[in-house]
Amino acid sequence: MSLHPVAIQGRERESDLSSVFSLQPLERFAPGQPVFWEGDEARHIFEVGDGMLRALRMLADGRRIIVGFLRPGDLLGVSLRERYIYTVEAITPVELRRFSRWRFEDVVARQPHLREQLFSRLCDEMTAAQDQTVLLSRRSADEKLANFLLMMAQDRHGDRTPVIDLPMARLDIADYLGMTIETVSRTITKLASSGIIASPVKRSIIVLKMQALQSIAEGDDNDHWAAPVAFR
Amino acid sequence: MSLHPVAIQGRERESDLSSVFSLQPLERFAPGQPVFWEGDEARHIFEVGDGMLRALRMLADGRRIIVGFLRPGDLLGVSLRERYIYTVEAITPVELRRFSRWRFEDVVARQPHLREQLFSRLCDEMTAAQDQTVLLSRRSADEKLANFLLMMAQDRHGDRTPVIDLPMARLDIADYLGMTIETVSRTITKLASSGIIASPVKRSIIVLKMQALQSIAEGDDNDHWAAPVAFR
DNA sequence: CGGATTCTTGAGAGCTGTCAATCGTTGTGG
DNA sequence: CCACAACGATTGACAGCTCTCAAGAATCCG
Repeated sequence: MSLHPVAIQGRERESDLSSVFSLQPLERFAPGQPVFWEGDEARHIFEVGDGMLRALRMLADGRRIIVGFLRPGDLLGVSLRERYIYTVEAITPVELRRFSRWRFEDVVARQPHLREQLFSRLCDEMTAAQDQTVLLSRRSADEKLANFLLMMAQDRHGDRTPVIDLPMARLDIADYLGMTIETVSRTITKLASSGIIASPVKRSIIVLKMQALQSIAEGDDNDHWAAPVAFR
Repeated sequence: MSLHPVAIQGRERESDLSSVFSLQPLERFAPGQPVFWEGDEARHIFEVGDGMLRALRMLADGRRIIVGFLRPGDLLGVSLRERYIYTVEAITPVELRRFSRWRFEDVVARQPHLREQLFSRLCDEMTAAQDQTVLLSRRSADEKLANFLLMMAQDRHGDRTPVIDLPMARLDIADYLGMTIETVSRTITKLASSGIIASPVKRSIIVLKMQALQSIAEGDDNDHWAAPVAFR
């Protein structure tokens, strides 16, 4: 007579979603390499161990829309349907663990707390999708980019670091924000020459004036641009 | 020894998510009336019985972003979190059925097929959110509006009627597509004077050339605008 | 080192936003 | 029933932002 299923279920018991994947072999993907394609039969779920990936959809005429960037701890293919609804490609070298979808569903179905976690993940993904909608809607290039930088500045605990890792190309940022690479480039230059950010190293950015960046992100198109490039 | 839980669970058994709501009293909302606000504690789930509603989020500076329109059969508040992530307001007179969230979760937890349905609904909502992202991203006013009309032309079985009911105001359309009411108005006028659509009655539109509308929706900025207003 | 790729910068055009006036509908009160 | 106010929709003129096209700079990689 056990009140604690953990005691009798043995290996069935998993403390959280991540541990479901923990025994799976590590798979490596090189930059640019696809993990799966939009429209593929959704046979597997993946957990990102290391690296960064992009999720994207293509329009008929070839326009590319990036619907999200994936980081360690994120799950790929959670929105379980017959087929994947977007393509996922590695940006940096990536390490993934794979789990077959039917086994995953089986494991999750047996364990209420895993169901809850999965449900919660799906809600997160929903919220993220909606946040991107809000980000794209009626906002200037300045606002979009500021919001993007703030988003990338968040580590996985939600804390904000001033040092931002930007492994993706300008084209990825552009296709995520719904603008052109030229405008992305110009906007970054503008932020840098205003002293709000600095980019000492390629593919990395440091936020010098977080407050100003937040103001821009929220659409306060007032000052903040006031040049701290003084004495020149 | 029953292989058919339905036989022994009695009233616990529900054939689908809708039937969970079917015994709840009908609540009516007048146009403009809010059902709940973004940030409210998420105490209830709703099913739309009749009418149309808008789901919206507000930015700090007052800009309004409509993240979706809701029609009969849709559920409100499926993305169960502590608090509602958007405000929902009636556009037309609306009839809803309400279910308390904790009872809903209880009922759903007991019945695997309801869990599946709920999960599926959430996936749908996720997909819809992402579709809106795609809709907003790097597309012209013409494309956006054509896509919007095609979306509203879909009935609940996914079939396409040429007669489109548009109970929402221009401002709602504009805030959904990320444009201004002026541009929405101009674009509709342009479509009408090209003979692609007609608007015999206020708040209703008829698609005269579905093929042309689809071409515009996909970004074929070629012809299609060629005036069939011939003989003038 | 040289070619390829990515990023930056510039000039000009086009689309959409802004501001403003007019039109049409709805609803209210005399 | 009509006049008028209030509101939403349409249309116009103009400006500004972002896109397009193009060239040059920087970086990557063999």
